[in-house]
Amino acid sequence: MKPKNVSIQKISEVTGVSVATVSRVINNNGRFSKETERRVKKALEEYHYTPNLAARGLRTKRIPTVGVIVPDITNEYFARITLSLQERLFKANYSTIICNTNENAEIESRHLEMLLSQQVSGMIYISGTPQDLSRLSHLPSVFIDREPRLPKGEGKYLLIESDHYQGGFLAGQELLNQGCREIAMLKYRSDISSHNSREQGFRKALEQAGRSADDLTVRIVQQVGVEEGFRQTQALLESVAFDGLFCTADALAVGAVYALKERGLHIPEQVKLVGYDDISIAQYGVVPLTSVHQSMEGIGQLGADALLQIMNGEEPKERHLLLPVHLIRRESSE
Amino acid sequence: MKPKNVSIQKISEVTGVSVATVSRVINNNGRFSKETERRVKKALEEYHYTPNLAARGLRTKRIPTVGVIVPDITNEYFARITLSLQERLFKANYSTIICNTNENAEIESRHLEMLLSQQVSGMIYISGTPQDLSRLSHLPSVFIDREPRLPKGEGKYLLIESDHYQGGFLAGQELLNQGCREIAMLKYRSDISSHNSREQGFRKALEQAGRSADDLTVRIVQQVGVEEGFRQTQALLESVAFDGLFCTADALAVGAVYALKERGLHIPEQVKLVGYDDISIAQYGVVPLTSVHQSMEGIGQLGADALLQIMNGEEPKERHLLLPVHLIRRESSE
DNA sequence: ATGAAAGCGCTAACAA
DNA sequence: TTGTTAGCGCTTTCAT
Repeated sequence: MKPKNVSIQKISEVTGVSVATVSRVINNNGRFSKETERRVKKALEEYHYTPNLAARGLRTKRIPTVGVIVPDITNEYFARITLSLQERLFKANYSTIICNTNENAEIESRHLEMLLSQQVSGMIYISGTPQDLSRLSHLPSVFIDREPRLPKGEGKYLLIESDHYQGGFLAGQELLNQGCREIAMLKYRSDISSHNSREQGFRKALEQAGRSADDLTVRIVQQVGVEEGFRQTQALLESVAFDGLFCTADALAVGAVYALKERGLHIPEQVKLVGYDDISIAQYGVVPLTSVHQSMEGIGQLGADALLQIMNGEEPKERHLLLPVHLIRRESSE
Repeated sequence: MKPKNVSIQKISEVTGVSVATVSRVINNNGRFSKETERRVKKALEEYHYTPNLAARGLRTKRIPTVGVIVPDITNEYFARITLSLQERLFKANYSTIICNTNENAEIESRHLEMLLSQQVSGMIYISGTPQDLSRLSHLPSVFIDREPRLPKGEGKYLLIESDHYQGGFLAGQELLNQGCREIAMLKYRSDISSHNSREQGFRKALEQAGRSADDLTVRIVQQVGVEEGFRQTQALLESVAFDGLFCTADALAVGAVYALKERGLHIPEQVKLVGYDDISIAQYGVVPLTSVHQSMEGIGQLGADALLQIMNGEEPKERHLLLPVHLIRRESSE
């Protein structure tokens, strides 16, 4: 039933040349006559030859596949980075195995195991769960958003992230410029460097404006999602009054909008709101959201390029890339 | 530098048993003494043995990997189906190679080539570009949303889709029930069965209500996106007047909202709007959208289960699954 | 219960 | 320019 795949062997038979020569033609290395080349190529075509990457990989210890670990492909931010990565890598003839961890360390670990078993030749970690990654210390790796825990100095890896500190700073400035007095913040988890930096930058802005650090109420949330943003903003409203709110992710800000509305608070008249990421919901949501824009495509491209570079054995110029961000001002803050 | 992966060979050496036995222990087949088992397992652990799937696959002609072809992972509808698929398959110990085609037949073709080279043991096509797929006629495959073009009767494949006809019908009923007189429609491409069925169902509803089929203005759009929906609705407004609009995708409907607003038309008082898919933008957008809800998780799970079944050589009970849909009524139509 | 050995499809010496 | 051959890591007869 299943017409077994034609192998190099078969091609060798029908053309009368050795498998080695066939291989040479396929890989276009070594030398061979125009005539053989023609014959072999014709047979390749005719018999629908498809190289067996497993076999090739076994031999060369290199398969043109990279693994991508991502917490939530359903989140537009990650989806767009991932897409951009995959497009770039595909152009360089690499396949991409995308693994969704749902922020779960055990799942992540199993995914990693699998990728290692597949002998992938590189890895991209998009904001992976902080954990010991020594297992991949010898694999070309690119980390996005979060610093890995790797044995010092070991491994060829690289960190790419937006300038979250600056992003937080811009968000802070905006709320202050718009005249907010009492400021609160919804922040995703406390163990994630990107969100921490946003907080730091935000605080810096307050500080520069002469506000005391104690004045800022920060509420930590454990999930990024509209529902969560809604609930946590409700909780925030119970405990403090504020006229400015910074959410470290847009989805949270959207939830906040509903909580504020429910409370009868007008945006931006009574409360001004700034989100982060500038995904489409920020633009098209109930209240157009002021947000810190990150270039997801930029991150993806840089990430892919960097990985290709280290997989090629080149030394990357920079071990740590920081991409600029900017604030998009919309209705929610002005 | 790169600590070469320990192989079964290495384990054989350090334990003093043959590679065959090590293999047996790993795969827990054949017989071996408790004692050897213990020794081998200990060594496996100690040396961080990671099986080489390429080698195994070469031998067994089966690798635990499936390919997924998807047009746009950035679209929440596809992202959620894909995620659900990947979770289910992962539980069954399969990895997933996700390939984004951007609705481009050539890219799709290259992806397919790659997946075939990788010797994947199954394929999932989410709404792939209509094209000749005979190359994978012998590979266990599941198609979602669109009927493949395969040589008749050949291949073990299966089609899973929502009941788009019914969805279109519900949308039509809703607009009629809400009293719309002049109805228009924005439809994604004319060569895609799922969107065609939506139109058919929609027309059926109009017909049942005694409307003439000629009364419906349908505008075809070539892309799903807010921008596109905006532009095409503008164009629609130029040519006809309507008080009811059905968009075959939510993103288009969101665009429509802006075009209508710009024109000074109120939703739902002057124009009622129904979208399709019920993705989160429908819920959280400027105007909460009435939309036809599809169970993306359901599709994903059924798809994964079906594929696992055929990969196991079982005959699926049904070759064509039709999932129920329902209408979620929100502000845009009432 | 265990070992020896063949072979999956391919590439890379090494020969010719 | 081309062929022969070893071997990548693994599973699977076939012996023992």
